[in-house]
Amino acid sequence: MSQRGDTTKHQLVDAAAAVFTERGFARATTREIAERAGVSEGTIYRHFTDKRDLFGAVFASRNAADFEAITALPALAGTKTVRENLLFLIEAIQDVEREVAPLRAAASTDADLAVALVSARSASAAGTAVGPLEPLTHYLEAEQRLGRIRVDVDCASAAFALFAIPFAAVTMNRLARATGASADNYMVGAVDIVLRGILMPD
Amino acid sequence: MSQRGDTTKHQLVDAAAAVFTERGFARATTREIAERAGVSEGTIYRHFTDKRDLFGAVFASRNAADFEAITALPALAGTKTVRENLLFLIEAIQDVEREVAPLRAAASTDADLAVALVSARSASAAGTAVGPLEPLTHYLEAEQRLGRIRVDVDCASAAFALFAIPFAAVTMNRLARATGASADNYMVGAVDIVLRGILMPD
Amino acid sequence: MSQRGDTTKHQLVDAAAAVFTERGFARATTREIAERAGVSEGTIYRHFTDKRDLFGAVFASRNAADFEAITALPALAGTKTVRENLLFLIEAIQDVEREVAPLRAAASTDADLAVALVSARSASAAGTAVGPLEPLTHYLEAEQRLGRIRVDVDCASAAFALFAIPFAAVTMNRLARATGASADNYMVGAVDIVLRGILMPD
Amino acid sequence: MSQRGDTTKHQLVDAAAAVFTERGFARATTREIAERAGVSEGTIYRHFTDKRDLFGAVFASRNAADFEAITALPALAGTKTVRENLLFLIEAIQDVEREVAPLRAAASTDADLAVALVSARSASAAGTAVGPLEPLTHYLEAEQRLGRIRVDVDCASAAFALFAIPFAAVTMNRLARATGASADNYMVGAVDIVLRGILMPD
DNA sequence: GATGAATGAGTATTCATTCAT
DNA sequence: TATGAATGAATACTCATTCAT
Repeated sequence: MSQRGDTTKHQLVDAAAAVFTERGFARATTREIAERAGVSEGTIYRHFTDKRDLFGAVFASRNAADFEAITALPALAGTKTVRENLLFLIEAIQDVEREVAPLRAAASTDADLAVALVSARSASAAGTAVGPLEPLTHYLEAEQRLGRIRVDVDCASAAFALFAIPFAAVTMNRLARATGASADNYMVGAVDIVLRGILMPD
Repeated sequence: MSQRGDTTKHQLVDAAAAVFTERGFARATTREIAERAGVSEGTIYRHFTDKRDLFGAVFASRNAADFEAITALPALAGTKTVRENLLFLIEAIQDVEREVAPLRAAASTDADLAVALVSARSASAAGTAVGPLEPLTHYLEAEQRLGRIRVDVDCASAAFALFAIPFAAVTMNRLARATGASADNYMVGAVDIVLRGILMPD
Repeated sequence: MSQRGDTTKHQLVDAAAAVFTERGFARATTREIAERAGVSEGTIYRHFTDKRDLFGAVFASRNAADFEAITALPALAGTKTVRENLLFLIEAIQDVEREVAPLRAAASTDADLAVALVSARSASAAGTAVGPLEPLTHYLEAEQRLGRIRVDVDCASAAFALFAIPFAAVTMNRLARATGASADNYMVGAVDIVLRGILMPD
Repeated sequence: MSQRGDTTKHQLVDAAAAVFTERGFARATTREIAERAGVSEGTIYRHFTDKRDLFGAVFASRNAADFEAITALPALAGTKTVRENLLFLIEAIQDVEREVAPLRAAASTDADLAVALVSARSASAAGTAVGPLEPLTHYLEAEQRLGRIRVDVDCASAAFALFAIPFAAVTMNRLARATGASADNYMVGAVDIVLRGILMPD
């Protein structure tokens, strides 16, 4: 693929990401995507077989870029404090979710879109939104072996309790645009409560 | 409205709930809704001003029925054990979410739909999906006063940590249809970890 | 027909006349007509076979009432002055036209509506909008025999020239709502010019 | 716009003019217009924002072409005979009216359509159907200055009397399709009567 | 590669008309 | 007679996709 085509493809993916996020899959029009990318509608079909294919490309690109921080986590075991590491992670998950959640919601509209997501997952290194759970579990297990987490803690469950916090926060904040409430105030407090349940007592 | 009209309206709301859940708002067609309700398309517009109005009715009806269990929670303070009460609650939230989450996702497609949701919220006693947080916080505060929860716990944060668990689980399980993973195995474990962080030590 | 039915029918015709005049035939809805008449939609079909039939009834009722003045004209020959009689007539034609023109425009939308009009014409004493021409011609011929109009005047042509004045004025004034111009200022002047062309020289 | 698009637009305007004339605005369907233009329905919306916009284009195109003859009239003052000039003009007005009158009737159906007409008027050089009055008045005044029309004639009223003739004739002939009567026989006679009222006596 | 005009299947909504009550 | 819920055909408009240039 030529340099120019590569750039066009990139512009299309970026434009599409914005439109899918704003409008969802069904209400995103190829016209608006093309306009924002500064190309004609026909050009979309030179780079992607159809709208779903374009969505898959968007989804893969967003996942690929963002999960890096998350997958790198297990290597941090033993450094800094567990609390510092987890708070950093929770931020990272939240960042990813903020981008991916709207796309996931967009996809939930269209059953056939699952196909695009699955192929996107295999294309990206980490996986779907469920992905963070695994590296997080591995990290906790590593800390457990290092003696910084109680031995009687089920690390998979703990990972889930932790992961649920930023996950829920993002969805809640998206709704908050309408309701006015925000979950940000409670996130750190919630993490600390989980920490008290899993850390070695002082 | 006559008996006859009342029944028809009910059938329409039920049919619409199913179609909105399956297809999202944008891809739900009035044709399919009417077909499933066993009436003609035109009949929809005798009972609702437009598709959005119908969606609002669906949303309100689903919320109204289900939030009862959740809002009744604070009264349980002091009865049974805290763990039993919370596990019961977590089930209830999960039940509500299973119905409401797809509708919420459906709504996220259409910015103007927030209007329908807001009016639906004021119509129902309890509130939107963000609603459970408040009664849950009240319950924990009551238990704190009764001495069953540590005094140094921030009940709002604890409520958030608990609420996040079924909330995340439902979304995750919806995706799991495609990925195969399920969050059900970790839910109780996750709740127990939070509990260890907030309960009075034995 | 019972007293009550007669009243209902009347209310329907009056309501329909208003709605047809405001909206034209195609955009007049049976719902609005029924609402204004204070009855249910179904009731319309108890008194008229369909919407066109109702339009025909409206058209006939408006024509019947108003053409009386016009048809009585020939009898005035020899009384007062020709100018007075004609100015009176021109007013009368304008009054009729103001009511009938919108209905005629409404009808021009629907080819099949001609049927309704024709049957309406035979029902009413006078005839359609073209009607005034004949009595006007007869009046002028009578005045001609009486020596108040030149012998070399073709009365049919003169009738047409006179009739055209209020006829055009009404249509022009209807458009004037949008344009702001009014034809009223020129009507009497126009009649006088025609009069100078047909009256016996002093 | 490309050559191809230009042609299509033209075909659409022509087809729409025919359908609007036949059926009026409300009963003209986009389907029929597209069919007659030999394009698909969707194509309409590439060239016009909606049905009203298309109507405006039709109205403007019909007015623009035809008013040329009428606006050129004042320049004829002093040439030929007044009678020849006016008979020529009356023909021209009738030609314009034959095309515009049905569109005007079509528009009277839809209040919002006045907007389209007004913008169409400003687009065309001369103005709406009320337009001919002004150039006609100017012509008569010029002839008056040249001594071919009596000094005591009010030219605006005379213009109105003359204009009313073809104006009424067109509407009458449209109805005549149903009634069988025609106004054509009386037009020249009517003009001559007005002429006798305004010309200098021999 | 890129364009944008054209397509045509699809969708929400309207409305005259029917009919059980 | 009157009602008003139900009908279903009709209609303006949208939008992903194709294809000649």
